[in-house]
Formats: sequence, structure tokens, C-alpha cells
Amino acid sequence: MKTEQKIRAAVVQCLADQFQKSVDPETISLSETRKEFPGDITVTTFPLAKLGIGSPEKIGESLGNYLRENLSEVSEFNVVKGFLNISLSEAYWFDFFHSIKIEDFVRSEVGKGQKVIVEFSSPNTNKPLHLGHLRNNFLGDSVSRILAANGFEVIKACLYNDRGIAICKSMVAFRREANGATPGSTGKKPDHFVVDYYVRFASMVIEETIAELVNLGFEEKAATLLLQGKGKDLTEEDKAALGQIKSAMKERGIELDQLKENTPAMKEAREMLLEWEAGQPEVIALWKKLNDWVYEGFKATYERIYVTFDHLYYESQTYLTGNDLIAEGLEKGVFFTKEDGSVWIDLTADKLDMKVVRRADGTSMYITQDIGTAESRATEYGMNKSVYVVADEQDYHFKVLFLIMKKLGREWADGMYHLSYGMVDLPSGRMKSREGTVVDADDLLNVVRDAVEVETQEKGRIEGLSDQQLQELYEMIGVGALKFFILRVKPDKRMVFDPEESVNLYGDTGPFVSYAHARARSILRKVDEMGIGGESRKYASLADAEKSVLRQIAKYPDLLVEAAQKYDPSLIAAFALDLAKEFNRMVHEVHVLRAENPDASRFRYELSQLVAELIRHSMGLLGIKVPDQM
RNA sequence: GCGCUCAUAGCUCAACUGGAUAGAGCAGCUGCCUUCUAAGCAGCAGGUUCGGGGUUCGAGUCCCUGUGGGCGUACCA
Repeated sequence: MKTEQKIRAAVVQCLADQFQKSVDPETISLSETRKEFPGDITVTTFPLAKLGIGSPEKIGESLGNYLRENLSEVSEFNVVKGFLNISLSEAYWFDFFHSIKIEDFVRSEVGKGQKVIVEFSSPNTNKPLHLGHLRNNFLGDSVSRILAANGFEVIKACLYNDRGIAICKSMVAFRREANGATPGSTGKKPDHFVVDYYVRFASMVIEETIAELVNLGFEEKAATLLLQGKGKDLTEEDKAALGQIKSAMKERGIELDQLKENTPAMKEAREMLLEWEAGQPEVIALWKKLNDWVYEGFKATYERIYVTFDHLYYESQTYLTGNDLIAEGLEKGVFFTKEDGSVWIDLTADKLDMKVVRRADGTSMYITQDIGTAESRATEYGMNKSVYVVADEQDYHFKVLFLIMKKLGREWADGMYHLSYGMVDLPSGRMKSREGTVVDADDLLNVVRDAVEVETQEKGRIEGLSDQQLQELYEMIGVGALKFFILRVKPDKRMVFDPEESVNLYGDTGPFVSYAHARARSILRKVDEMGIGGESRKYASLADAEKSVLRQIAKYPDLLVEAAQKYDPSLIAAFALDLAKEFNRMVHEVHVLRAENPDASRFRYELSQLVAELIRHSMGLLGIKVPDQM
């Protein structure tokens, strides 16, 4: 804030004038005054005592007097120990309020002329979107919006992991058992339809493994226990049978994992992958059919959470890239070849390890692809920054990737950033697909939406809304509740997601903020209907609650920049929440419609308008829409 | 084993990057709806910031150490 710079400068000036000490303005410690003390801005004077010019209290007094005399913004001050609390004048706050131009207020130009690619979402096409993907999507989408609000040209990219053994498993199960079924014929959401075959494949493997064990002369009951008894309560008899089959297998040198790997289903999947790589037409056609269904299903979910992409990448098209760079790296001596033909990079000097970047058989791997796609993006877009929204389990991978690009001499490597976020846990612990605890994204969205519907039916101000508008309202508040719940938490923190608590619509939640907005809009509508005279500029005595609202508003411009620099939507969420709180307090303490005089009415009307705009804008940066009534 | 990371109220999260008496919400308790939306407001209660050292005028924050989680350390992605 400009005012802060003025204060810093004045403090420096005062130290020079009165104590002949020269101090760097940036070292002056400024902070917001804690609300239990009078004042707006606090200068901490402890560090200045080191200059040998008196006690912190004395310095505070001197500075306070100087600031009050020399800065018109400063109306009064008080000193508590080493803290100089400065109050800004009412005139200052009114000036601030009247000077706000909303379009300028809600955007910065720190990213002007810079291009940034944000890659996020990037799902596998064999699994449905789940809670973890939601955090990724919400973060990537919100960060994109925040960057755009700071003047960056943002390109949102999504990389579909559409190939590999996993999707082949779904294909095998589908080919064996679908009998012409389609999402349409079963009434299922297309991505879930495909995923069911992936799940089905797993049980095929189990069935076939049991069959093979029986074939090898083991009892079916014992074999079944071995494959499916995990995590279940077993009787003593079962346990005995289980122990028996295990030791018998060991004796005969039979390994369970190998049996599984060699089931007809697994063989078929591996064959299919080879056929896919060979471009076998039927396999490709099947692959396309299933993936198209998955995309159709994903699309519905993306629309629901208002997430869009500017560019879609498909791993099936990029998985071979990167080899040129490997060659270049070898030439430059960045990489080296081992006897077996594999290509490596030695990162031990950078406190990392030896890493393989290309297999001995010449095929590329994950890191090879990432090297390739990073390069092609740079040539395609010439971006200044490249943000990868990927969970923190891949921290090491990105350290390596960025380092490699740098060693290859790519100057844009400095602009690569891994927006690493913590996993989402359930109260019971980590989500595990094997244990069926994965929270499906679509299900979750429905559950929250339904909770909102119940609440709204009971308490909402929904007169005059059509059925369709009501449906949209439930959806809007529900999606917002979920986004807010997740974005509130700092990205790098691992978070616990309690489905029970996520449908709570009270307290520090998205609906709370939405509610404040609806409330403000409602007041504004009423004022518009009745019409009030008055002039906001003639109002000149700020109530406490009004000033608190203004103080909160004043934080927004800096926060916007900070959120972009830190890639952190939780800062915006905290702002929206605090603004809503301050506004609720204001509404409770002063009246807009029945104010002391028309000037007060007018001022509060305009202030409420600004609050509503800022709630809408800040929530918008989180990818959340807010209703005009609820 | 080595590397990275986390630990704050019963639970979920904050704490302006080293500043004042560590703050919110949920859960619990108490008030407030003939007055602009009670999805709200006001209040009570709840803490040895994992333990132990250290640096500093000042530490939840920095350093060391111990304990306990998580992740990584694949010619998987």
C-alpha cells in the first residue's frame, strides 16, 4: 500500500533529522495493528533501540510525534512498549473509499506481458475423478484465475494419460463381457461405465488366479480366502486353512504375484498394449471408443465445476517425445550412456541421485516425456512461466526435471514451478481404491448439492424463483461449498476431508460467504426500490464496524499480488471470509435503509455495493459463483 | 539406510514470514428474530504450539537434538 511506503519514508526521515541515523526503509517493521489496540498501522521500535538512541518507548514517542506532524494521513498515535500504533484519520479512510475504481482495484499488472502455462487436472482415463482430482482441479483453476487477474496471459492445459496398461485392462474386460452394452443402454455416466470394466478386470484376475490354484490341486475355499480374505474377519478354521495353503505354496515354489501376472486376463492386457503400440486397427478403435466415453463423462464433471482448458494434450501423442533432447544432452555431456545402453544423468553434485532418463531398450519413460513436453511447450508458446499442479508425492520428480532443463541450458527453466499440494485424507486415513474408500467426485458433488437443497428449502429466501432457477441455485451453492472447503487450506498442507463436515453450511464456509453476498444484494435491491437521497461524500463519521469493513477492503490489492506470487488461493479464501464477517457485523450494527440521515444511507449503500462486488470478485478467483438471493 | 516434509484447542484450519495476551469455525454451553436475509450476531468455556536444548530485547515461526506421522529414494506413472 502506498501509505505504508510514506510511513516508512517518514520514519527514515525522522531518524535522520532527529538522531542522525541512516536506515534502510525496508528494514522498518510495519504491521497491521492488532484489534485490541487503537490504531491502524503499527511500527515495531524494538529493533531501532539497537541504534543506541534511546529506549523503544522513547523512540516510539519521537516517531509518533513526527509522523503526526508531517503526515496528514496520521491523526493520532499511542505507544505500548516497543509498539507505535498509528491511527489513520477518518478523512484518510473516506478518501480511500471515494477513490476506489472497482475495475482497477481488483486487478494488478504485475504479470503484464508475461505468458504462463498452468497444467493441472491431468487424469488417467481408467479411473473416475475423485476427491484428490478435485483439489487439483480447484487449485489449478483458481491459480489460473488469480494469475489472470494480475495481468498474466494464462494458458490452461490438461494432459490426459490416455494410454498404457491400465486402459488396456478396461478394454480387455469390456471386450470379454460387454456384449454390446453402452453407457446409453445402461443409463450410466460414461466415465463410470468404463471404470466399472477396470474394476471388473481386477476381479477377473482374482477369479482366474483362484481357478489356477484349484487347477494346481489346492482347495477352492482356501484359494478364495487367499485372494479375497484380506481385511475380513476370519474364523480360526479359516486362518488354519490360510496358513496351510500358504506353506504348501511355498513348499512347491509357487508365488501368488506370479500367478496373477500369468492369468489369461493379464496376458491379454499385455498383448493388447503391444497391439496398441503396433497400431492394430481393432484395438485402436476399441481404445478410442472407451476413451471417448471417458472424455464425455469427464466433460460433464468439468462443466459442473466450471473448469475449462485452453489446450488438451494426450499422452498417446506425446509419449514418444523427448528423445531429441536426450540426444542433445548426450552431445553436451549432460547425460551419459551405460554399457547396457541406458542413458543417465548424475545429479549427486546437486544433492540428488543418479537418474535414468532413457531405458536400455531405448524406450522413453515418464521423465523423458516430461522433458519433451516442456520443450515443445516452450517452442510452441514461448511462455515465461510454466506451472505444474501436481501432488507433493512427486516433489522429487520435478526437482529433477527442472534441474535437467536447466542443465540443458534452457533459460526458461527458471520459470518452471511445481505447485505442489498435499494429499487429501479421509478421517479414516488415506483413500484406498482397494478398500473402496475413494470418494468419487460426482457422488460428492451430489451429496453436497442435496444438503444445500434441504437447507434452502427450509431457510432460503427463494420467493419468485422458478424450478430451474432453484436447481441452479442448489448447484451453485453446493459446488461453491465444496470448492471453498478445499481451497481454504494452504495448498502445501496435507488436509483431512471429512465428508460429514463438508456438507455443513454454517461457520467458515462457502455458503457463509455466499450468504453475506446475497444479504448485501437484498439490501441493495430494497434501497433501489425505495430510493434514497443523500450524498455519500457528506457522510463524515465512521462507525467502528464501517471502518473495519474499509480496513478489510484495503487489503485486497496487495493480497491479489501476494496470492499470485505464492500461487495460493487460500489467501483469497481467507480474505473473502473476513470480509463477509466484517460485513455481517456491520449489517447488524448499523442500518442502511433506516440510517440516521440520507447521507449515511447513501454511504452505506455504496459501501455495501463495494462489499458485494469484492465478495463476488474474490470468490470468482476461487472459481465460485455467488447468488443474489438464497 | 539416506533425502524431503509435517506435528498448533476434542476435531478441521489460521497466525501478515522473528513481534503485543497464539486466533477462527465445528462440536459443547448462554443470550438475540413484530426493525434491511437467524445459512446471521453477541458471549462463555477450551492451549506447556509433540519433548529437550540453543540463538534473540522477543520464538508456534530460525538452529541443534529426540519422538511420532507422511512422501520419496523404480530402466512405474
